[in-house]
Amino acid sequence: MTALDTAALRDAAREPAAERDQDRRAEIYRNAARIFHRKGYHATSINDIAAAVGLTKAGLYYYIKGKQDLLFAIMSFAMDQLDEQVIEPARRVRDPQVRLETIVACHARLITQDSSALTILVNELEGLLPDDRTDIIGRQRDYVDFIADTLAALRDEGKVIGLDPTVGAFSLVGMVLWISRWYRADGRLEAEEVVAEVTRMAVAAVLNQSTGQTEDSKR
Amino acid sequence: MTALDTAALRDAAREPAAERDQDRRAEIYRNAARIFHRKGYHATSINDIAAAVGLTKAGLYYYIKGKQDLLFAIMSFAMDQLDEQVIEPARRVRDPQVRLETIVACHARLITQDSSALTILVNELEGLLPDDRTDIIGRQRDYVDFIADTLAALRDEGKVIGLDPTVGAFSLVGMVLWISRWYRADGRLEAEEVVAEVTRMAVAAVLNQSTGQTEDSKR
DNA sequence: GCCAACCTACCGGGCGGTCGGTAGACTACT
DNA sequence: AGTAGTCTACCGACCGCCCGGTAGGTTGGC
Repeated sequence: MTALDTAALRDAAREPAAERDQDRRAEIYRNAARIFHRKGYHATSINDIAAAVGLTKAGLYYYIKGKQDLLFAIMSFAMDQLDEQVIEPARRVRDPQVRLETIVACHARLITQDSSALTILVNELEGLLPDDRTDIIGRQRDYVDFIADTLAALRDEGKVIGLDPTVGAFSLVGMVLWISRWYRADGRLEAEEVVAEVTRMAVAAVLNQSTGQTEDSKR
Repeated sequence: MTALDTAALRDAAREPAAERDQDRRAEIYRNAARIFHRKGYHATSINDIAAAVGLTKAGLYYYIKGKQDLLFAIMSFAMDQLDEQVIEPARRVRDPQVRLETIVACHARLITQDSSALTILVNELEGLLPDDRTDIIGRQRDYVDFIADTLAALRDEGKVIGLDPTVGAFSLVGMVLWISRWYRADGRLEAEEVVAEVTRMAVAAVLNQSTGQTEDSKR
C-alpha cells in the first residue's frame, strides 16, 4: 500500500500537493463519519479515528483543530449534501405534489447510498458547541419549513385537508430518516425499491383521500 | 422539598421501608432516564445522576450496580411500558385496521406523555453489554414483526396492496418515534391532536387508495 | 447494638489536547 | 554538483482532568 502510494505519487502527473492534502483531509472526514455513525460521537475517541486513518493522535491533530470541529465539519458536509441533492433539485419543481415526491425520493436515496454523515447530522447535535449547534439547527429548521411550505401549497390546491403542515413535515422526515436504522445495502431489498415504497407511503400519508376510516381507538 | 419528603415519610402511615426503598429506586431511574435522554448516555456521568437525586456518587452506588446496568434497567422498563400500553391493548383488537390504529395511537400517546425512557430505548443501544443488547433488540424486533404481521393481515384483506410489510412497519415506527424529537408539551399543539394526526397519516400511508399519483421523480 | 443509608477519600485509566522534535522532500544559492 | 536552509507531515512522550468504580468509615433510626 505504501509502496503503491509512493509510486502513484511519483506517477500521477505530479499532483500539486495541495490536492493530496485535500484528499487526505477528505479521507479523515470520511473515516470519522463512519466511526461516529457506528459508535456514536461521545463513545468514539480521537485515537479511534487516528488509528483508522493510520496516524497517531498527534499526527491527526495536524489536520484537525479538535474533536468538536471535526463533528461540525461532518455535519456541515451532510447539510451541504442535503442542500445540493435534495433541496436544490426539489426547488426547481413547480408542482407541489411532484416536489414532495422529489424531496422524499432524493432524501431517501441519499440515505440508502451513504447514511453516515446524514445520520450523525440528526443524532449528535448535543455534541456541538452552542454556536455551531445554532447554525446546524437553523439549517435543519429551514429544511422542515421547506417541506411544510410544500404541504401548505398542497392544502391550497385542495389535495391535503385537515393536516397541520408542520406535523406532516416532521412525520415525513421521521419516516425517511429512520431508513438508516433498518436498511442494509446487503439485505433483501434493493435501494430503489425502498426509495419507491417510502415515497409512495409518504405521498399517501398526506394526500387527502375519500376512503373511510374507523373511529380512533379509545383512550 | 427535602423537608416535605421527610414529613411525608413520617406521616404516610408508616410505609414499610421496602416500599420507600422502591420509591427511591424509581426516583433514581426516572432522573437517570431524564438526563440520559437530554445529554445522551455517554455524555452523562454517574456524578450527574447522583447530583440530580441529591446523593454523592458513592451513595448512588448503594442503589445501582453500575452505569450499564442502569441503562439496561431503563431500557427494560421502557420495553415493559411498550408491552403493557401498546402491544397488549393492540393484541386484543381483532380487526387489523383498528389494531394498526391502536398501535400507532397508543405508541404516539406514550411518547407525548413521557418520551425519556422510550427514546433512550432506540438511541442508546450501543451503550449496552452484548447480552443485554441482544435481549433488547430481540424485543424490539418482536414489536416490528407485530406491526408487519398486522400489515400482512391488511394485505390479505385487500386493504393494502403492493407494500412490503417490513418496509411499512419500519416506516410507521420511524414516524412515531420521531415525535419525541419535535413535540413539546408546552408548544402550540395539544398531545391528542398530534396523536390523532399522526395516526391518520399512518393509516393513510399504508392503506390502498385509488387516487392517482404522478410519476416518481427522475433519478 | 445493629443495620440501612449514606459519605469522604481515593484508585487506575483513558480522555482530549499539546509540545518538542525530526525524517525527508524540496528549494536556493554557490 | 553540493550543501545549507526551509517546510510538510508526522511521532513519542507527556499533561491535567474527569471518568467509573471502590474501600472503609460514620450516623441516625430501630
